Amino acid sequence: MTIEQEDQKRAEIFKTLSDENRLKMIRILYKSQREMTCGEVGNELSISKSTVSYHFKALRSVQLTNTRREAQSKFLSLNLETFAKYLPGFLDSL
Amino acid sequence: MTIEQEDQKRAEIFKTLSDENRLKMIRILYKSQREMTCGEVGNELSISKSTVSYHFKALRSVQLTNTRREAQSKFLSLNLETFAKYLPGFLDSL
DNA sequence: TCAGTATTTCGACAACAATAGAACAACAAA
DNA sequence: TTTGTTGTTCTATTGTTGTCGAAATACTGA
Repeated sequence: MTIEQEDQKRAEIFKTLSDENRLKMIRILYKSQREMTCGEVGNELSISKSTVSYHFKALRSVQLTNTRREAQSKFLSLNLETFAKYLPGFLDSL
Repeated sequence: MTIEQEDQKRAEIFKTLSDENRLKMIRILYKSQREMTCGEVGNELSISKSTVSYHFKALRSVQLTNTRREAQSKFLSLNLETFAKYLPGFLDSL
């Protein structure tokens, strides 16, 4: 991976983290120490479900979260490898 | 500082870091291990000087850099405290 | 198969961000 | 005082982002 590509990836990750609602989602997931459904996380934020889905897609697309389907629900969890690689120490600072 | 305010600050810093040109500026400053003038840093990027100035203002406004005037020039340096507080380990990952 | 629940996609819109060029301000050195 | 250098501000333009509601999709369970 060239430096250019690394910077592009880094910039994407920072962009994804530059929204307060997405930061809140990450904190909720981190503090809960378990998988949570989209609905569960969304209920703690005062935004519409389509907006929640939009943010989840953003987090997923830069590998900050993992998704696992079970029945109608989708379970979310943090992708700790990505945090470790690009943001060492960040989660603990939350 | 409330969690709300902390998140706002964090989001601002991440937004500032979510631009490839600003990431390059930070890397240039970090690798050089010294103060550099705006022009010096700007010369390494293929953007206009007004855009460079715009980015410098952005970095300054979230305390990621310090500025020191000397004659016509302004010297830039990284504000290591801010990096340490919000992005421990980030600079070394560059 | 049908009704119900969970999530995503679409279409629209307002707000914001990155960019360049021109004009401007601050200072230095002839 | 004039000229040159360095950096900032202004104006305009173009592209991107976050948001919602409505419609669509995916799946479950009766």
